[in-house]
Amino acid sequence: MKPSVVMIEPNGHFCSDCAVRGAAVCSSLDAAELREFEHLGRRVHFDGGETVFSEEDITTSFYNVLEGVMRLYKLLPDGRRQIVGFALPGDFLGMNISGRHNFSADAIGVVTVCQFAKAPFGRFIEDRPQLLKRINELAIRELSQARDHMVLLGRRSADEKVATFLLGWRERLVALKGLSDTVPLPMSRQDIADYLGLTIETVSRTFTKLERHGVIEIIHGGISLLDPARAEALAAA
Amino acid sequence: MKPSVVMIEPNGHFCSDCAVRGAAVCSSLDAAELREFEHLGRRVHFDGGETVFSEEDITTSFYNVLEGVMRLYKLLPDGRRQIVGFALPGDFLGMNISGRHNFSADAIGVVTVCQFAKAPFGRFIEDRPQLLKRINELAIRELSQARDHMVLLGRRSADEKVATFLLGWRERLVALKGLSDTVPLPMSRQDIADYLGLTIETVSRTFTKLERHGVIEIIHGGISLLDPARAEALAAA
DNA sequence: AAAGCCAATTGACTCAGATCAAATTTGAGT
DNA sequence: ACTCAAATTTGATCTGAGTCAATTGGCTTT
Repeated sequence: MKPSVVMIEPNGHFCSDCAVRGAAVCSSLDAAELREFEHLGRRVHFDGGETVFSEEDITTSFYNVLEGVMRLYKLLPDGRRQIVGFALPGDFLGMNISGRHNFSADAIGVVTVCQFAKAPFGRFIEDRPQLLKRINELAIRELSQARDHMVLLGRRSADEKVATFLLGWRERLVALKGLSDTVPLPMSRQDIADYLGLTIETVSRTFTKLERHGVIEIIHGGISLLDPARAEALAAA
Repeated sequence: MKPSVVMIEPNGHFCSDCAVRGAAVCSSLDAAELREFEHLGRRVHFDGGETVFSEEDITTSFYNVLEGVMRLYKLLPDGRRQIVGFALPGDFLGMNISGRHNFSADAIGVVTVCQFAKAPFGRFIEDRPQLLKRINELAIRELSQARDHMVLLGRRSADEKVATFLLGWRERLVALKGLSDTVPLPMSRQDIADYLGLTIETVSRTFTKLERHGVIEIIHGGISLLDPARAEALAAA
């Protein structure tokens, strides 16, 4: 949204003490490779609402999310928006065939990424099939998630969509931060609506309904999952 | 659907005279590699309606479509179906992380595939980063298409969905067989509905409406695109 | 603490697309 | 050509989610 004011940490970044080391692309590299890799990426910070890249932009960098949440979305000419995913720490962004990012990415709250210039990264990958394999794995995993989301968008009711989203989001946070029934939702209701192919009003009403039925409690900045079993039942339908 | 009666050509297959050579995964291999590759795959035929693999199946093979059209779909427990894509010659199927196909694949009409057992294919790929790179490209291209389809499913009207589908399908056939305003539609109306997140009735009505407005003509086994420009306008909206 | 602002909720009403129900067309088998 | 089953089209009606319009609630600013 607003002009990107980016702070670049001049040098104080080390893969060895990186939060996502092990989960991200770099998990495929050994200690020696990692030391070389370190020089390719630089940590960059974004504030909430800032756009990291836009769909029509020529791809000049790849990004490894280290911290925070991003919304990934596409816009129709008339302004309708579809959020195609939320990126969390460990996610790798920027791979494409066309030479352009085919979706836009905004920071939701403060975000730190590890940014790689395209050309050097491409050269580095050239003689490291392990890294390519890792990137391929990430792409295939995302493809599978994308297909699941198509099912949700095309064939599920509003109630099912919201329940499925809450469970899926919780699942991702569990994998990242461990189990908790308190589920922070850093994205807005509008973001959730645009992710689920609904309107903001329908999302709000569905949240209220789930709360009335004792499935969730709406808390500040998120929800508390009171009855996971019932939520699962709603999601499966 | 019906039990799979599969005919395996004992030996008469050569990559060098393969229809999709150049477009498919094998385009990344040189002549020598191709000769070795030849022994890994075997051509298998399926009749219309036969299931090539199911979503819950453990993946034991990869498939390279040589001829015909397949529907790729996921089912909800209650039987609702979402078609996540149609596979055409040159498409490569079976890559996944979970060890299972995460969607099912049926032949629509007669289909020929080049089938590779998972383990030997995996071994072959191991020392051929070019092939891995090619597979990665295909995955990334599919991911981009999947995101486009999410936009369609989540944010487009029935009219836009149908117009977008017809143009996109034509585009794929053009790339495969050259330009023509006659667009064969081997899949049923139900397939189209399940691909677009609509009902069969809505698809049928929309076809009729497009014909009334002179945008298309409904012909046997397909449509004729009378007014591509108007179709584009409807699709963009 | 009052004012202003934006996000979220709630309510009333509408409508695009679903559902239910026949026709009608198509195709395969005899 | 004739029969039966399946696919498609068409019509009538219904409804889940959208639209439009206030309110409410939380923050920030003054």
